[in-house]
Amino acid sequence: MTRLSSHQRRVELVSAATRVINRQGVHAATTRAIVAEADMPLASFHYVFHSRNELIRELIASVVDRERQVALQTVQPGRDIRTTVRAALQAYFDLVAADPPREQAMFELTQYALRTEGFGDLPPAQYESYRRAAGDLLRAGAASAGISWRLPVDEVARLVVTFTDGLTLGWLADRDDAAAGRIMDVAADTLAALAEPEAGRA
Amino acid sequence: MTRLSSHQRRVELVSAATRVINRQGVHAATTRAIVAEADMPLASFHYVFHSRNELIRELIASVVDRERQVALQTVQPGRDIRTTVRAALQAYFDLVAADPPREQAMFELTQYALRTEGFGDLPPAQYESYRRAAGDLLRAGAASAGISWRLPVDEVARLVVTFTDGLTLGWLADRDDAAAGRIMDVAADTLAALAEPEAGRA
DNA sequence: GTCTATAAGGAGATAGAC
DNA sequence: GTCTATCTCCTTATAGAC
Repeated sequence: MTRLSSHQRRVELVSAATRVINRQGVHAATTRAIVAEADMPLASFHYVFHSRNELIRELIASVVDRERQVALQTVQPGRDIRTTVRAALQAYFDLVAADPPREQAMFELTQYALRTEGFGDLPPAQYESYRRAAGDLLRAGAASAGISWRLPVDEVARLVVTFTDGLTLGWLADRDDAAAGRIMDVAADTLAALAEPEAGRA
Repeated sequence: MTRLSSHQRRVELVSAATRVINRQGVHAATTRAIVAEADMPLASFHYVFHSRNELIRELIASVVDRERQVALQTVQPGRDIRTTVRAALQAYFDLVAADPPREQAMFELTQYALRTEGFGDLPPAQYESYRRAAGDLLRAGAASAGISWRLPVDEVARLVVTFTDGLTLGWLADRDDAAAGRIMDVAADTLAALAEPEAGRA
C-alpha cells in the first residue's frame, strides 16, 4: 500500500471490517482478519486506529447510516396506504433475504455495543436512526396515499421497527418465507388501521 | 470437587456457563471462565465435554426449555381477551426488565448458533419452542375469555413472538419503558382484533 | 510513513502424574 | 477418576528497523 491518507486508510479498514463482519460475524472480525481483507500489514491498523474497538465504534455509525439510506425509494406513489405499507415491508424483507448474514450482523453489532464498556450510547442512536428512517417512509406513504396517522408518527415508526426486527429475527431462525409473508400481512393491516382518511394530526 | 457423577458435572458446568453468559455474554463464556464459576479445575471440563461447543449446544437446549416454563401462569382467568393479552405481555416484559442481560443472552445464543457450523438445527427448534409456549398461552387465554382465534393458533403465536422479539430488542437498545408500554398496547389491540366471540375454529 | 518482528497474554485442548 | 502442568495456536498491541 503506497501513500494513502490516514483518513482513507480508516475508511478502507472500516469497509474491510464490514465485509468480514457481514460474512462471518462480529467475533470473527479480528484485527488480522480485517487487515487481510484490506490487504494491508497489521501495523497499519494500529497506525490509524488506537484500538480495535475504536474501529468498531466508527463501523457501527457508518453501517447504520447506510442501513437508513437503503430503506429509501420503497414508497410507490398513488396507492392506498395498506398496499403501500405492505409493499414497503416486502421491499425490506427482500433486502434481508438477499443477504441474511448482513442483516444478522446488524443485530450482532447492537448486542456487541450493549456488552461493551463505553459503547452504551450507540444502541439508542442506532434505533433512533432506524425509527427516523421508518418515520420518513411513513410520512411519504401518508402523503402519497392521502391519509394521516392517528398516532404520532414517531410512535408508528417505533411499531414498524418492532415489526421488522421481530420479523427478521424469526425469519433468520427458521427461513420460513411463507410465514414471514403472513406476518407482513398482519403488520400491514395493523399499520393501515392506524391511518385515517384526511388531515387529523400529523 | 470430590466424586461427582459425569452427568452431575455436566449439569453443573452448563449451569455455571449459563450464569456467565447471562452476566457477560456468549463470547465471555470461555472454558476457563466457566470452570472458575463452577469452581472446578479446567481439566474437568474436557473430561465430561468433548469440546466447548458441545457444552454450548447442550446449554441452548436447556435454556430454551426454561424460557418456556417461565412463560407460564401469566394467564389470569375470566377477563376479556384484550385485557388478558395485555397482562401477559406486561408479565413477559417485566421478566425482561428484571434481568436484561439474561434476555439479551437468548438473542446472542440464537445468533451464535446461526454462525456456528453444525448448529443450524438449533435456531429453528428454539423459535418453534417459543411459538409453542405462546400457543399454549393463546389457547389458555381463549378458553378463559370465551373466544376463539380467527387465524390458526400457530400463526397468531408467530405474531406474538414477532411482537415480543421486536419489543425486547428495541427496549434493550434504548430502555424506554413508556414506549414499550405503548407498543404493548398496540400489540394487545392487534391480537384482540384476531379474536371472535365464540367457537369458530380453534 | 511504512512494515517486520515480537512482546505479552488468553484461548481450547491434552499428557501424564497422582 | 482427578487435576497440575503444558502444548499450540491465535489475539491485540507495540518497538524499532527501514
